[in-house]
Amino acid sequence: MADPKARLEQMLSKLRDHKFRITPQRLAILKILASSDGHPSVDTIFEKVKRDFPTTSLATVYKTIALLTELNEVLQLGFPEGSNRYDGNKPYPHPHMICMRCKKIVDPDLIGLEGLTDEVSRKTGYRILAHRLDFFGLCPECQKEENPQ
Amino acid sequence: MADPKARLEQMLSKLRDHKFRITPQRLAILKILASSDGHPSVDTIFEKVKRDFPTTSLATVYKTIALLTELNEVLQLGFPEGSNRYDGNKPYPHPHMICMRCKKIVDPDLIGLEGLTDEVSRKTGYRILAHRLDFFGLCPECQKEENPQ
DNA sequence: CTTCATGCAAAACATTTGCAGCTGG
DNA sequence: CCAGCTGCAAATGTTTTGCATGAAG
Repeated sequence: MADPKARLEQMLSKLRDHKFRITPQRLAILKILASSDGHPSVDTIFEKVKRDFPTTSLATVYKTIALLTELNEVLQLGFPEGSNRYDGNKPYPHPHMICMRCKKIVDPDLIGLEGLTDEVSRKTGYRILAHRLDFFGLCPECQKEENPQ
Repeated sequence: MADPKARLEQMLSKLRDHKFRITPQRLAILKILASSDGHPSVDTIFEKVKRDFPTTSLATVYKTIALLTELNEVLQLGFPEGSNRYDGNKPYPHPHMICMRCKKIVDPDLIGLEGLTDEVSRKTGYRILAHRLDFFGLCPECQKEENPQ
């Protein structure tokens, strides 16, 4: 994970640059996004914010995340079976490894992805602006659980 | 697109093998999925089914698609901003090119994706069972529209 | 002060479910 | 026949929205 303090400062600057207000609720949400590793869901964020700032409403969490996504400071990961997850550390496209059993999401370092983007652009004539790459499988821990003996 | 008749027969066999009934509604839905190129949404499918079989309900469309997804005869593509899209022709993971302007989805032929899967598996220790790769951008037609002069 | 953000409750969606009645095999 | 399917309507779960109140700058 990148340095959480630096990420937080980055996000705050972006808000200030665009003349958005820094409210205590927003600050609490930014802190969580800047320092969370696990691609949290809105609910996870909501629960954590309430510890810092108990009166925060779900709607505010949604609004803040939408704002940050708009400003390219948060990456939104949607899934068909349930709620979105958010990445406040690397707000740009990158691959994910998703464990189908424990739902853990980690970021692998992958070379060779850029080559793919070039290839697809060349072959289809599309101008590529973003991508999404997810691998679904079983993490090492869950592989042991699946085959105990 | 693969031969729609062959795809339809394949889907029907799968249903028969698992002792599911072939109802007129299911048949109509299967036909649409087997012969559609454009990764239709449930609503698109629903509208088309109603032309063949006007009394069909949305719930039945959903149930049938869920069944086919379960049987690995349809690939479900979820998106954060709106409804899912479905691919009845290639019911296995493959990359998509999605035009952000006209929403068209095409399937590029891509070499070098398998290498990526091996790489990520080796580096993370995950056992990879599926993946999802989408490229977002502008198709050649929409690039012209965006920059008219 | 003024404008923007918050918090609540209601609305908006896509999707799922419960169930009575229908029908494919 | 009768287990499984359909169609309806109601429920679900997530996200968005309208609006009165409150607070940041």
